[in-house]
Amino acid sequence: MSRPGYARIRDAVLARIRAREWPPGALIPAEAALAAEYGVARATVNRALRELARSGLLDRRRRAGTRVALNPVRKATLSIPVTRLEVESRGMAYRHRLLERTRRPAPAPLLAAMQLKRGQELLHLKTLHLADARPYLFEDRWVNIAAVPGILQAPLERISANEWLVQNVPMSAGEISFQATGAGQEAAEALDTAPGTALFTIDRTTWAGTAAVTRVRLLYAPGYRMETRI
Amino acid sequence: MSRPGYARIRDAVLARIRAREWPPGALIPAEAALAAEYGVARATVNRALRELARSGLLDRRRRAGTRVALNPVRKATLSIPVTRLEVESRGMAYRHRLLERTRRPAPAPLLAAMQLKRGQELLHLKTLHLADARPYLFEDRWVNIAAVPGILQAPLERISANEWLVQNVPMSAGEISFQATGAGQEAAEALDTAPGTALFTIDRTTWAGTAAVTRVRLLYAPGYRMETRI
DNA sequence: CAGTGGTCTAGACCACTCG
DNA sequence: GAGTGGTCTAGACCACTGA
Repeated sequence: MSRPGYARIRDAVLARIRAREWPPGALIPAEAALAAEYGVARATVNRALRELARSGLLDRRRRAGTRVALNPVRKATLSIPVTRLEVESRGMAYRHRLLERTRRPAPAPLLAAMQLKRGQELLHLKTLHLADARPYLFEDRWVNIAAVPGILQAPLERISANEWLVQNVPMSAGEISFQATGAGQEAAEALDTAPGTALFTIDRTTWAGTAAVTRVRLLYAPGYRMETRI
Repeated sequence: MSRPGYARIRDAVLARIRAREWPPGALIPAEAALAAEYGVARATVNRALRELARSGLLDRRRRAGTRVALNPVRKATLSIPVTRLEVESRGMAYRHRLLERTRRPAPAPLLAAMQLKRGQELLHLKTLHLADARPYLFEDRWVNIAAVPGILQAPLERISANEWLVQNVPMSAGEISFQATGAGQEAAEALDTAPGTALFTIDRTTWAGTAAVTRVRLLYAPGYRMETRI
């Protein structure tokens, strides 16, 4: 029932901002003043304000103090789980089918995108993920063999490349983008839909140092929604 | 140049996980042990591990200790700025056009979705956002007048409802979902594209207490990408 | 019940930057 | 120069939970 003290301070400050006691752009009291007011240590106030600043509601600068953000940027945190767990958490049975597994030199368009040397070998994988035996996600992936040689021994019929990489190259940095695309011929067939159907699409490139580990395009079956709370 | 101590500890732990000194599922040393090893206070280690846990790489439980996550969940943080600033930050000129502004009782489908009483009045707004005079985003929004009566006086031709609400109802809680939809007749016309074109779509409901403040559907022009780093 | 993480405190020094 | 937030410390108590 009882919440931590920093949460109490955080919510109290949030309430005062919502009540416009401190309107957008206003300077709020210094940490020391708030600590005295609420009868807590300055570190507790610091943690509360740090969380509000991270969520975009406050702008903090040394010496300049803490201001209510003029244009609060909403930050949504998306959890991107392994596809198998995502499917299973929706109460459906997961399977996947490895449609293609080819070892080949990097094609020209990927050289720049993945910062590869000419002729560097990649593993090209096409995987269909199924939920309750129905198409859920079509995955087109390139893996840099030099960066993760272990991928060649991975039993990709049993564990998807998605899952294998997450477990073997954890928390690497990368870029991710979301968009809507019309289904091409191949994706339409794999996902059992008509060409041109709107598909939710994720492109992701994952890096280890200066060369990319993997680049993948995920095409979700029609009706897929990615949800979160803000 | 010099990074904070907690960042040093955090990166050191991350490196040891990547090096598989602590493989997925392994128990890592207790905070006190790491504090002694690195010669810092326990609070510093706590902050480092807390950040890694929040990013999904560690599972922490009292008494049970800290384990390397078996299935690290990638968390992507999306910044969702006000549309005007998003457009301007891409170096384009922003304008918006209010296409419709109607005050009417809540239609049936919204009663449940927004937790409204029968007959409650909403403001229905349709807005086209333009970047360099080209369609950028078509917005279909419902605003709960009872929750934000000020919206009736807002100069929505000058400041978009999007921006007005962010500045006047900051940091409210809400749900947000992303999907791909095919353009309907109205959206296709507004966005100057063909019906059926794949559109990146955001649905958002924002709450203040038990009743919704606003519910909006955003349809982005073809080619829109939402990007972030993970 | 004992060991872990969760939180808090009082105090300190430092980095930054506004006036 | 001075006031702010950023960080760190040493110590403490507590809540939770596995053995």
